[in-house]
Amino acid sequence: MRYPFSEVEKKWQSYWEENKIYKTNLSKKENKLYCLVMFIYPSGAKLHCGHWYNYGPTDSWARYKKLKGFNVFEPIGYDAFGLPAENYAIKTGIHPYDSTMKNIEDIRVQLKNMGNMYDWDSELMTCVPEYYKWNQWLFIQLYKKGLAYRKNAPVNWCPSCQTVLANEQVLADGSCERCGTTVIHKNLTQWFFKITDYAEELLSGLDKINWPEKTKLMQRNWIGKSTGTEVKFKIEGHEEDITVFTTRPDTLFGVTYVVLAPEQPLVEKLTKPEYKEQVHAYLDSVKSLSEIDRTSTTKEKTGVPTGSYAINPVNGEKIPIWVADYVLATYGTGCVMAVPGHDERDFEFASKFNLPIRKVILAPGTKEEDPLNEAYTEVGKMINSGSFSGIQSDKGIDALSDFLEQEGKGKRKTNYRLRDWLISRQRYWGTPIPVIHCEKCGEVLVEEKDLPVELPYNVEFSTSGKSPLTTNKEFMNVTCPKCGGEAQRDPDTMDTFVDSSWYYFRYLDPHEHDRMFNKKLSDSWTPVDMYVGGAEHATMHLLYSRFIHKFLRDLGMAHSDEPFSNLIHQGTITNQGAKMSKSKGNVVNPDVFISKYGSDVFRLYLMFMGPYEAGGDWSDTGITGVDRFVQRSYDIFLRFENSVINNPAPDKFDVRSLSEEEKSVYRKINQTISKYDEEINNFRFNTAVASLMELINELSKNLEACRPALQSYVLERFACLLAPVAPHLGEECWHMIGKKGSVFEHANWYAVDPEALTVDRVTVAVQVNGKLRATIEVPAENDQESVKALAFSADAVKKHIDGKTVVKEIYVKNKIYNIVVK
RNA sequence: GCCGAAGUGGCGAAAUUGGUAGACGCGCUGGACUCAAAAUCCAGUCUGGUUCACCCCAGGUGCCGGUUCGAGUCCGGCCUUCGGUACCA
Repeated sequence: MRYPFSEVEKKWQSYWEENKIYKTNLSKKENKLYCLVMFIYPSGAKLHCGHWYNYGPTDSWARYKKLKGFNVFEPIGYDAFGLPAENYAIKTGIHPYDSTMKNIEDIRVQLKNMGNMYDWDSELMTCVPEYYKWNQWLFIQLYKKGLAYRKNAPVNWCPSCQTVLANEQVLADGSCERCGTTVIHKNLTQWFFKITDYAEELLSGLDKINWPEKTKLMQRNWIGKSTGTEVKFKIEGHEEDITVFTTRPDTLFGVTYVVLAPEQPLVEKLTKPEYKEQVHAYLDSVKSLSEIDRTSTTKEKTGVPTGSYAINPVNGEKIPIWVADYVLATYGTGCVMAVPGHDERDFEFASKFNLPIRKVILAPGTKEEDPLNEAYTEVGKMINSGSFSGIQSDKGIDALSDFLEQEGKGKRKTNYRLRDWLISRQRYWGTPIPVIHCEKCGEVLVEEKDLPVELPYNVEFSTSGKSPLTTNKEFMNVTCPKCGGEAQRDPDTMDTFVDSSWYYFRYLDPHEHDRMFNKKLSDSWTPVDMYVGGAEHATMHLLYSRFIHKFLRDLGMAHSDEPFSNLIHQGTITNQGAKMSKSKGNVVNPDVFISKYGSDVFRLYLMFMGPYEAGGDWSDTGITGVDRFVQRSYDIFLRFENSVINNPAPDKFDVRSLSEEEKSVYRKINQTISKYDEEINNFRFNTAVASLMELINELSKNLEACRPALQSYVLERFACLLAPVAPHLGEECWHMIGKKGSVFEHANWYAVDPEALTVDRVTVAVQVNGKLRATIEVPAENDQESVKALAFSADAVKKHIDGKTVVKEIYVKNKIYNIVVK
């Protein structure tokens, strides 16, 4: 009989929902396990295979933990604000609120068909005032602590569309994706969160969490701590100094020019009148270049002199000041001292513009008069460096730093590559910023009692250069909370990463009215025990949420230092080599597979495809394999359900009393539990499913020859192994053998009988010079001498050692016997 | 460019501390069952050579080199593909 997946899945889904099987008792914190997937971004109308790949296997892991006795909390929600809904509105005229709500409804239906054990009472979405009110509250707290501030920052500006573009909307050649016009950078006053205040702790905290090493490494590099020295260069004919940051003060005597980033405010002041035209033309030419292009080491260096000169603080030398786009305004001071002899980029630049290249570090084994054909960036003996000549350059770093500090010409400094978090968006579909601008009082916070600042429904999307919110006068025009005079709301909205940086707290009680979240619950349920989501979030979402978590801790609202104790990245499911996304039009809709094979088969297939953290290119060949597995499993239960119902299983069997077939089955079921346990626990679903396939192969062959009590022993265990990876089938099989209720209602995990796993004979590979020549069977208890005798007596081995001298023998117990001959 | 990964049969992959490369599955080939088909079951399936066949021999984990008794695994140098690069999330 065909396994009636459709009926079975519907039946159990209703049973789960009616009996609230997955409602987590949050007041009970013993054995708590908070299992979280990155919430859903409902920009497409439907979930695609990539979503399933994230949610299905993670749910199987959570179910496995539930069977093992954990009190599991597995919530789901929607990260509902963001750019795509707004672009969709511009294109179609459908309001973002309407399209988003419709999408969420459709997605909810799909999620219910997946049959995951979500606690639906905790469902949340970010685009409703009851949620985003707390983004505004958070903003206010950050502001009060001096961690929210405004400054100028560039945006992508399309001069033709008169609008701000996201990086994604700028094509590779720097043109606007809508009209093809070259996009330029334009400065706007924007809000920032001061994440850099937490840079040091964001770095050191990484040592305390169990995250993939690669993710921690990416965050370390992103934060980019470097210790060095700030050095002041006087400017000829100016009061002001140029301050540069360098990690190599030992090369100061080799500085032959100074470079300013094009955006550095000093550029305007230092450019001599006769150089203005050239410099302005240069600044215009770099306006449209991306940072990636500018810092590319393969791109030819460009730059212009300002006509001004700086004075090298260590030798008083007069050196030219240039402007070049390979220096970024966002790192350090936006000014660098150029040492062409010992920095690759400076070498290239100096070579091109005929600036002097001076050797001040001598590479070991070279002479002072040898020409420098490329920058030497390693340690060596300092030369041409005044009184510092002769010392090793790594010692020279400290020596020069000390000297500069004593002379008041420099100061040791720790720099971070990490930049403050720009949260302003000149868009509609996001959280309004709770600030009012008053001509008299300046920027004034909205009072907490007046929150939320509700996002108005009626705005115009296609406007010229202004945030859409400015088109709603009723929203914009307010009275100043301080002076009562006429004032205006801030027209921008917040980056959606603000929403996602604290949602895991909110799940615990998403309808809480008076607080951001319930502290009592969060103290017992956070940090999140297992967080599963894409590696593409390594440096942004996963860093922002760590920052906000630490900030909330400092407010006394959270008791832990880190939000996510354990982290796993599922791989990306690509289609035709590209990440699935609606904009690329390459999404694979899972619904067709669900209606053809059922949710369990689809989930099993995703798990079986390959290593969870690798992902892969989508292909449905092979789904029939797991479909067959499900059918064969069902068949086994159909065949033996009656003998199981009438024959209760003992806790264990005496191995010696079993027949050969029984022994084989008994061993296999115990081996499978042991292997499966280890694999699922570590998110290795593919090999866990493979172990079940091996089990079903064994059972098809030998279960019939087993006594009913052993059949019973095997099948109740098998049903529990099926339940996490194929929950509907697991429930059904559990029922077929006479069990009551849901298998997930109680801890249901069986201990392994260690007796069943012991073997008395093992196979040892015999190698000659590392090449396999024979295999021999030996007792598991053996010594080298007894194995040696057998190894040397094998014909294939004799053939390869005859007439040669044995020089070495290596025995790795119960694995390899290697004979080395000459 | 920079940061982080990955590359193994016809295909998805396995091999957890360096120890028998290819578990499990797809596909394919042959067979059984059937009037026939589907479904199911059984057997075979890394490549080349030799052989009726079993065996046996040689080669083989992106490329080049190294360490080791032994390398898919460790080291150095490349190539290709993917993720991120601060306004997609």
